[in-house]
Amino acid sequence: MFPYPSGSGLHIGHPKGYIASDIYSRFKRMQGYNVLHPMGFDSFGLPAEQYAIEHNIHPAIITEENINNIRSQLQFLGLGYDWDREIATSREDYYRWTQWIFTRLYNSYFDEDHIWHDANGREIKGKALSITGLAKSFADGKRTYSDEDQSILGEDANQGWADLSEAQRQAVLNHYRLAYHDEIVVNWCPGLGTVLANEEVTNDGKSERGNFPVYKRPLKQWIMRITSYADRLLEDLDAPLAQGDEREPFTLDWPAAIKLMQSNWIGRSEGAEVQFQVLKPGTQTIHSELTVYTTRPDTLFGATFMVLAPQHPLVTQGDPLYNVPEDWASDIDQRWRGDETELPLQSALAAYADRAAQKTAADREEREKTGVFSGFYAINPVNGETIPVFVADYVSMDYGAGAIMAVPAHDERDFEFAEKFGLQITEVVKGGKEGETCFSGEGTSINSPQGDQTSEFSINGLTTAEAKSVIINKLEGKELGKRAVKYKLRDWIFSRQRYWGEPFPLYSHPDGYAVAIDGPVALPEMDDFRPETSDDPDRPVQPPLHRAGEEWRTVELPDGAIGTRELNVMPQWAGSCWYYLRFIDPQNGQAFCGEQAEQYFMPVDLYVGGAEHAVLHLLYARFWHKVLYDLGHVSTPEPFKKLFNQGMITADAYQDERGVYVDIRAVELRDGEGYHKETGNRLQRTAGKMGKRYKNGLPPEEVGEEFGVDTLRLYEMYMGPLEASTPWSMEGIRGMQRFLQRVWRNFVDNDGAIRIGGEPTEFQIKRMHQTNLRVTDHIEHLRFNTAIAALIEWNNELVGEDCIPQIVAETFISLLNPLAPHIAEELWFRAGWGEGVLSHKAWPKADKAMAAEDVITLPIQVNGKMRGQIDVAVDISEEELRERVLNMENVKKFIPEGAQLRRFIVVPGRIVNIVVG
RNA sequence: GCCGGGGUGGCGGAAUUGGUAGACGCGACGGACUUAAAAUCCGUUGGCCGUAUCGGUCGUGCGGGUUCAAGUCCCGCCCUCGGCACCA
Repeated sequence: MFPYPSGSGLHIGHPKGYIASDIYSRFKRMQGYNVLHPMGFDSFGLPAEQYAIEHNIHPAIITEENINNIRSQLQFLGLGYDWDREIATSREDYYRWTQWIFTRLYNSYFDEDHIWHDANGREIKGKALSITGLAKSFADGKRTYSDEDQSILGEDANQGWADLSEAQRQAVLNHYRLAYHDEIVVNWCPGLGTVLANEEVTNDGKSERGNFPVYKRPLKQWIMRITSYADRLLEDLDAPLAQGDEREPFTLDWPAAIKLMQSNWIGRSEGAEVQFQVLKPGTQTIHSELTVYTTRPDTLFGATFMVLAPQHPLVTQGDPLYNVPEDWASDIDQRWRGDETELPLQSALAAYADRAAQKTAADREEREKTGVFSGFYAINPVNGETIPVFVADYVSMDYGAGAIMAVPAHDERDFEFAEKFGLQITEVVKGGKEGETCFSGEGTSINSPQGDQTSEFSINGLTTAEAKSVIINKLEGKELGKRAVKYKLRDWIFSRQRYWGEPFPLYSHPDGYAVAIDGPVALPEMDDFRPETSDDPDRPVQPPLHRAGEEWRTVELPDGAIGTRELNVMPQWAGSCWYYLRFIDPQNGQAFCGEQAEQYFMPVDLYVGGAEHAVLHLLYARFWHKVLYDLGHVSTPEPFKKLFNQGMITADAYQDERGVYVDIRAVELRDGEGYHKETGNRLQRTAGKMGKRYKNGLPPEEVGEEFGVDTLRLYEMYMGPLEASTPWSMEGIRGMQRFLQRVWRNFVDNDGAIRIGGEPTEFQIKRMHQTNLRVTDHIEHLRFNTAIAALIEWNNELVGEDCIPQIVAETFISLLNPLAPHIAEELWFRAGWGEGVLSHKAWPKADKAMAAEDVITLPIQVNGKMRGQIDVAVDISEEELRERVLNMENVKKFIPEGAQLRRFIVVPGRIVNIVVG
């Protein structure tokens, strides 16, 4: 997953996933695969723009600066990307294709009745088809207007397609398009001057960025009809996925937890829609019909009241359906008046709806049931009983029908409400534990009418599953209800009122409909790119692009009318929905991606990134990919074959007595407690994310320069399982540095030459034991040596001899399963290099006994740094050793002209330690 | 509340998926070298007990169970991290 180019650059927590994919891609390359391992930048969007505003530099400039900075950080880390393929979502040659894909979506609709088969013979329900085809079938009379079409057309619904105005036709088509225009209630943040997605709003109703208040407000927005794909997005998480006739089908190899999160997010549920008749107050005549959705139609006999959402049209003043009696009936239970006991019915409902709208997420968390009687009664369709209709905010307008049938005996929420408002509780399912007041599980149906009272809906004795099915069939037979499937997934609001994003390739016709154009729309250069922010939630919305100048904003349309440009821009997600495709063919000026190249590389074999994108990015990208697949632009139904979520690197943060975060570099550790290096004060420690605002992240360069980049890379891989979050430790990294120094001494001789291949020397075997390689026998050693030789040979060819330590380090990761089993599994076993080469249990320790004639190798340290090694007989005299060592090229090199030899120490059998100065 | 992942030494974490628990690293302690320190190298390092270079015993959040054998499987709790959250 590519990063967004933040102004503060990368810290040591960021590269974990990049290092992992780098190692893996190098390894696959060594095995002869043609590996595409690219990198780019998600450079449009709010973070980059806010940074630009704060630093008062134009985003077009600051974004490229930040990209340069991060690119050099990545290069410093020795990450082997193909930089010729670098992309950035904010560059015109990239986002013109984002716009192009948008236009595909705009010009398509989802035909849910279209049944087709993929190359694997799997039946798929629903497909994106061309909107012109839809218009044609209206024109040809092959398709008639749906109920919704008719309500859009109103009085003209009896007119043929040809007799409709263009605006009317477009209004009908808009309501089919995968990218459509509609007025909906959004999270409006005047402080940022933009609409925000739900997940960009915090629990207490503030914006995640900047902490400004967020208001609900109806706005006309571009919306993606992702809900059309709900079923396919769900199914394909586990289905065998065809990729043409010639290649094997694949299934998604994703963490189960992520699949589950996606599945929960889509939130499919099966049940029934049931119609209840609502009575005219004070009479027995039918006033209107109320549809509810339930997953438990088997509990209909226990439905003793109904609940409407506070925004339900039946109780919303000004709505055509509004129909609330003016005042309370005299015999009403006082509890039913809710908290507005003094107000007449209509005002009480309005007051309740107002208060419900003001509630924050924190208020809702209290879950105290509140509500007001609506004045209406309804008739339960299965037993004809008259039941009261309430308004309560535990029912929300945006799910199902915004109304429910309440079954207090078998639903916890309904039960609480019934208790508080004194409503009847009728048990209709048996199976709960003794004494359980509200059983919501499955069991056996009871208490359907019997004997003289018996009803055709009676389901006594049936299991829940049987009862559901029987009731639904009967309801369908009498046209009182029907089987229905609902999703929690909402359509995706796609407009942002900002400057730094992809402009829409759309114009608005003066007659009030949108016109799409093929061809790029460049983001206009504007000195003043700031959004119009305010404290006033009701101020008219003016995206910055309205200041872009007449020339940009208007154009003559094909019919001669003057169109005005769409002034919103796309959200940050847009660019990241398809970037993996552009990596395949980044310089293509004719298409978003060449067809052959696409077929060669897709699907993405391994996609490494953080779990924070578990739902949104991955769901949006899958959605776009499926549309492109339906339209024949890509060859696979899913973009990412294997997904891996690397864990975070966490770090302790320290706060002083004022609660201000103290830079990690100014913290001194003593006995596990943090103290300020300068003031000496003890600091408050909290564990958590590494980040700029906690001042506990270090730039990779700082660590890399001190310990070596190999050490940094290897340490990050060594910290724990790649998928786990583990804390950074400045002490821990030392161990890895020592380990690499031992490795280095083992393979690089006195004069910097590499000693590999052939028979291992006794020294090497010994050294391997010491470096904890602990290779058990000769054969294994040879295999190891061959691997090293191949690695170095390959490495020299590609990047020159300078990178040897890095490649050695990587080899070690793949070899040392006891050190990094997670990596070993990926790199070693999967590579087919053989299994069980290194046993991970109880290797013999190095043999310490040595004969007098044994040759040993002594490492040589000059002023604390390892500078080479020397092979000597165990019984060499100190004098002779001293002479030989001081005459070594590698040692002389590090003794400055005229420097005095301060110390020459030999630790017998271990090391030569020289101090000069 | 619901769903999912976890609880193993002073710390990060291993344990071939039911087969010698504590690999590897950090830290700590002891030793070599040094006037000294740093660095390096060597050794020890779960608790308790003993007749102490060896032996016993207890030990993987808590309580039960299955098994020749349980960190691993089953049942019931507790804690913690992540996701969703009145979704009918």
